[in-house]
Amino acid sequence: MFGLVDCNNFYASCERVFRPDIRTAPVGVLSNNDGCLIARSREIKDLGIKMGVPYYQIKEQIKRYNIQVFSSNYELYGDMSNRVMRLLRDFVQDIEVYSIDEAFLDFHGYERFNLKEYGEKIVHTVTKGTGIPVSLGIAPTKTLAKVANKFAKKYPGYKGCCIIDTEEKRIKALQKTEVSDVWGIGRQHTKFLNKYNVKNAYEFTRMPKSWVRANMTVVGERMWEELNGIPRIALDEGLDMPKKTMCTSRAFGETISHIEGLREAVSTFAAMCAAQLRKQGSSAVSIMVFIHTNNFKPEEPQYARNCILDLPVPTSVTAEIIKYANIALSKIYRPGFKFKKAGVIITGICPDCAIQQDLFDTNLNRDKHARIMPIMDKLNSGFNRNSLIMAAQMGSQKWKMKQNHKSPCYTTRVSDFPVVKLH
DNA sequence: TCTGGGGTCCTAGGACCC
DNA sequence: TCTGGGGTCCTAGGACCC
Repeated sequence: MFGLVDCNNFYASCERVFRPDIRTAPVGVLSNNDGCLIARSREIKDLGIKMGVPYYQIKEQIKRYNIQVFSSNYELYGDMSNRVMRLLRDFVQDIEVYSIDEAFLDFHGYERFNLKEYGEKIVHTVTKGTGIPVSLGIAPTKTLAKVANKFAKKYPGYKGCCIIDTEEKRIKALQKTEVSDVWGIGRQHTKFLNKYNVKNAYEFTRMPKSWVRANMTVVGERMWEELNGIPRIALDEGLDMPKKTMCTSRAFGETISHIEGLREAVSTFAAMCAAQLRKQGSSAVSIMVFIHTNNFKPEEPQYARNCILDLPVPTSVTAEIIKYANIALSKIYRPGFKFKKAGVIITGICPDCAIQQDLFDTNLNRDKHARIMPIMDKLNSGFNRNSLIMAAQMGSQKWKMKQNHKSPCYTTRVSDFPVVKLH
């Protein structure tokens, strides 16, 4: 059996942990730049306010219902996530951290356990130990565990833990699950399936396997089998799985027209990618830079380009990656536009141990720089993020995000923790 | 005024190998 | 006259996930 633990309204719940005063108030969290609503507490969902709506469109409701809004604080959410995962590891040996707020548990070998009881204990312990309410779904496959989790969340009667362990329960659950709610079925497949009158997950499992395979590739076939109770997706503990691509991009707080401002942003994104590369012991083989204007304003002149460069020799040296990112930027920059967003994508990555050297390499300083990097990373670790940056990253900082409602990093920055006055 | 960010997997087709 | 069979690697684009 597999378990899926999912934190309820994760970001909103994180904001509540250190704010008992808003525990029963509607709480919402905004995307970067305070753009869209990306997390909602139960109360907001009940008001019918949709996921992903632009902030400015709901300002009136925020006032009317006294909704507490926060800018996203990923440092806080990341740390709270670690706490949840750590507690889960006390209950099962094999866990797959699937996302910031989800983890799969492997109950292989727990046949003698009463999994329903054990599951309730997990839910209770994590909720109590972190302040983050969680739900658990248990079933013979990961896809079914996802289904079970939705029921655990929806119906309080399950006490946070729903288990699909009989054929009757499986069929009933699938009949009550819309096909669009199945893990792996997105908008396109939903549209396609609805065309053939496949509305719920059970109907999907009754379609011929060959038809699914022919129309939805092996991915669809895998989901079909998983829903039919045949495990096809193994637990992935994600040990030492280096990333195959990385991206750092942001929409700017203010639009930028001059290349200097873009250089500053692109250099910062490049430096962030470089640090990430070093963290996983990899180097960039090729790099892409993109810039574009605000496509939500079609009345303004639009411009969007990207440029991919192959590096002469793969590297993770910040200065070098910044250099090539800026070369790419110069190739695509055009004056006369108001740029709203830029990004750096490392499109090709290779492990440091497999770098192909260049006989005619002109950068004779790479080794020297490479020795500096660990020192820079060390200085920037822990509480000292950004204590040492490249000069190219400095300037007007016009690109910096709007974050007007950010909460303190309660658990990771001493200086952020509010002083409690005792009377 | 105002609209997020970061990933993975699969397929088809081209180029190439022996 | 006539021209095989079996592979790999790479990339762009699509679909999906949180």
